[in-house]
Amino acid sequence: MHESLIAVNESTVAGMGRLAGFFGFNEVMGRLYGTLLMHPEPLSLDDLASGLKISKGSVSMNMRSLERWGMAEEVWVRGERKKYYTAVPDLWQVIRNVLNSRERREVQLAIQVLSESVEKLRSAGDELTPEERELAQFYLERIGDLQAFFTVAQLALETVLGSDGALDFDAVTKIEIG
Amino acid sequence: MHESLIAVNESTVAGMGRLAGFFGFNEVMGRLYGTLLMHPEPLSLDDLASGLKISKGSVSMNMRSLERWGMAEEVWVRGERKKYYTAVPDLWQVIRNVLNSRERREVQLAIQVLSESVEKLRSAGDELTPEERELAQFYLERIGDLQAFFTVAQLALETVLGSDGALDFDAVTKIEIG
DNA sequence: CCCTGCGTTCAGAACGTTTTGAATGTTGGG
DNA sequence: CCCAACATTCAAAACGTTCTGAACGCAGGG
Repeated sequence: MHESLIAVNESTVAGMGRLAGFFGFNEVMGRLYGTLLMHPEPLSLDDLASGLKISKGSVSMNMRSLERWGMAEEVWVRGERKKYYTAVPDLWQVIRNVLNSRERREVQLAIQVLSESVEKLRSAGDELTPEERELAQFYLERIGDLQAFFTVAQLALETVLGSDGALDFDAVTKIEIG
Repeated sequence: MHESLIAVNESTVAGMGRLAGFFGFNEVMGRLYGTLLMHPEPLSLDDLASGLKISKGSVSMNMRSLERWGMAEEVWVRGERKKYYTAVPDLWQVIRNVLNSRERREVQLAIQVLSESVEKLRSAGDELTPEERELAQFYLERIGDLQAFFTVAQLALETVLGSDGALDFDAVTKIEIG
């Protein structure tokens, strides 16, 4: 095989590994994805293991993760008993999956916890000494800032997630920070 | 101290730890930031170490990270030899710092590598066998997708970074994915 | 049935990261 | 100068995560 093809393949596979790491996934997952992405035909677990020089066990576990995240799909090859996989090539779709099922919850949880904090501080008002009341006031200001932050983050997330197919950035840019 | 104040403080400190982890930082960094954020007066290294029950060494190193990232600032307290720190409370500013000096480079590098790949494949054209040429074509398609992806990511990043003070989401939403 | 080829699981090893605490600066007061 | 009070550094230990490879399970063919 021509060296340019090899070089391009390798840098893409490595790059997908980095990207996976950035999103908090195992880098091997990214390399598997990259390998599939840069291969016109589906690949078997053994192909992947030997191609990336990693153990069969690791390939098996990481491919199941890739499947669960909608980043790879099983493909049936007639007359073959092996499992074959292809990459889902639409990176935006993949990232929307991830944002939707992971970051979304995180942001919602944060917003909920902050609201509960505000509620706690409000309802504790009577029982507080003057110094404590002052601190509570300070807490409320800081928490207000955090609420503003997470609310914008949530709005941005929903906007990206709401766009199906092509991302409509007109919607994103309408968000304003109070 | 009233339990509500303690509970709110703890959940905020823990939450900032999570957030730090999400952005690929040490969670202790986030907890230090949260502790400072929820304290009206500056705190010394010893205060932080005893408050979070971690070693002085860890506090020292993590506080320097926080300083480098513009998340905390040293404060001079008259008549004191200790170092005192406060949190920079504008989370958007902090995150803009991070995006600007970290993610920005990553995206630019990715885009550069992809361009180089395209160049390699183009200039190798003559030397390729028919099969290799077909594979090169396939590579070019996939790389085109990746380029589109990273270009949108770059545009989105620049938009967020371009906003100073309040994030202008009108700009963000003008981005379109081809 | 048993055998073979394949996928999955999991305990232990390998690895990278973070924490600790003792040693080592550094600074200012006396 | 020397001492005390602090900050910093760094090697070793602790810890969490990932990888491996052997054991196991399962299915289809002979």
